[in-house]
Amino acid sequence: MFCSRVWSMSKNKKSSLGRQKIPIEKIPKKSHLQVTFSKRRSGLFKKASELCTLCGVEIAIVVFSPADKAFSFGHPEVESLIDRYTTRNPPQESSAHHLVEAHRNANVRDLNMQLTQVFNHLEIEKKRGEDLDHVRKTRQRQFWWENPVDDLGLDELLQLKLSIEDLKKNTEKHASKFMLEHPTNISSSIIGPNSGLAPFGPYDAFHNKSAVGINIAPTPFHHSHFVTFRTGYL
Amino acid sequence: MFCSRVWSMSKNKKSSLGRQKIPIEKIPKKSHLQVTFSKRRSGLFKKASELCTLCGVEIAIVVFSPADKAFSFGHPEVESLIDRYTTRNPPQESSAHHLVEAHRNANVRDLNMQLTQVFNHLEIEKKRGEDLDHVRKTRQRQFWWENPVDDLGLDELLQLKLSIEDLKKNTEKHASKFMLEHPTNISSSIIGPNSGLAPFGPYDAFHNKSAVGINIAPTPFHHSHFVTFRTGYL
DNA sequence: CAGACTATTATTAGTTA
DNA sequence: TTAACTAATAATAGTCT
Repeated sequence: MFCSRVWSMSKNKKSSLGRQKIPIEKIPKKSHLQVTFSKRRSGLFKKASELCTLCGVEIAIVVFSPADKAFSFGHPEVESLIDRYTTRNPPQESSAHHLVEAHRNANVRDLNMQLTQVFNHLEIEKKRGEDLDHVRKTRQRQFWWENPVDDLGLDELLQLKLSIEDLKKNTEKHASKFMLEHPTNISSSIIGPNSGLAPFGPYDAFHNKSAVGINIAPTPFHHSHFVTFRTGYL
Repeated sequence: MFCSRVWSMSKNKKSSLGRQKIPIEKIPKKSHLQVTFSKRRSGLFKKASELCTLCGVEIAIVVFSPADKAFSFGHPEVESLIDRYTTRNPPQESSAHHLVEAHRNANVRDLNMQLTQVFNHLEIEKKRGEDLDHVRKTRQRQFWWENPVDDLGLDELLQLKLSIEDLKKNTEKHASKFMLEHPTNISSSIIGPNSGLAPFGPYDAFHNKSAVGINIAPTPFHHSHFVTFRTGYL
């Protein structure tokens, strides 16, 4: 110790100037700043821990480094202390926290709006569904004669017969009128006998429960056809 | 200054022993502890502020005194720093805050669940509506002959006429068969002439575009009736 | 209580390794 | 990077106002 000091002295070169006073302002040199940050940060935490032990108090410290990295000291725990602090100081919401809150609330508002809209849409669709259903049911009630003829009662069959007869008459009348108004060769060729119209195909409406009407298969339409008779209430 | 020092010296009584080393352990004497707490607390905050200035970092300190009073240091603000810290360390939620969070999240979850359920319900209703709509449209396409007779073309009218004739025949056949199988006085009274059945009422199907069918008003049913004729594609 | 003082200890800037 | 060293500065225990 003595020797080294003598050696140091003999070289006329102090090994260190020792601690120099520095102004309390931002350190410009990055590497230097980094060192100072490390040293003083640990010093700060040491002071804090000493204070904790000496006075039996609870301390939480959070430091965000220049590189935005978080260092924390906490006795007993940073979280619980922060909790205690924030619950005691609830009104002071600021900046970031406020933004987060606003964002979250916005999300909740969004969800609520979506929910409302979807609910409305649902109501509309439901209404529509009910309407269509109602129409369908009404038709079923109103147009009972749409069911297979087998299902019709005597009264209904009678009614049907009369309707058919009347309709036949009027259809013929209408057809004649139409012919008179549109006298073309095409029409005559179709209307005339053996005009290519096949007779009605086989049908099974009277004995086939599943059929809705009378199945006929006329050739001119290149399709099989249904004919159903309906009588409904006004 | 000189005088005081001399005076002090002259009294042969050092005014102070100067700083004494103390063990880092809880200070037993309360008044003493209180003083140390104040001094060291301010010292800690001073160190923190120096660190802030020197290194351009952000620091938050919260201290709970032995009397559970909160002292805080923050640059720039305690709240925002705490926010930054907690949002970056989300998993460690505790006590009151945790409960609040849980409650809020539960609400959001609830909303989401409701939304999902309502969406599903909507889909179902929509599907149902579309199905019913489709049925309706299909009927319209398939049973074009449900339209007013005026709208039918010549081919269609011809088809209709044939269908009617055929149906009439078969209806009569069926009615006879039914009568033979169910020979009751009621039947005969209804079937016979002047059985109370009024003739078909006036109808306007051939000239009334808005009418869907042929409007007849037979008395036995105490209702007006529709009869429509349909021929559809299979 | 809070400040001032002082003697001492603690911290740390600058350096070296 | 981190650590050790040194000398200077900073903090503070005990004391007094």
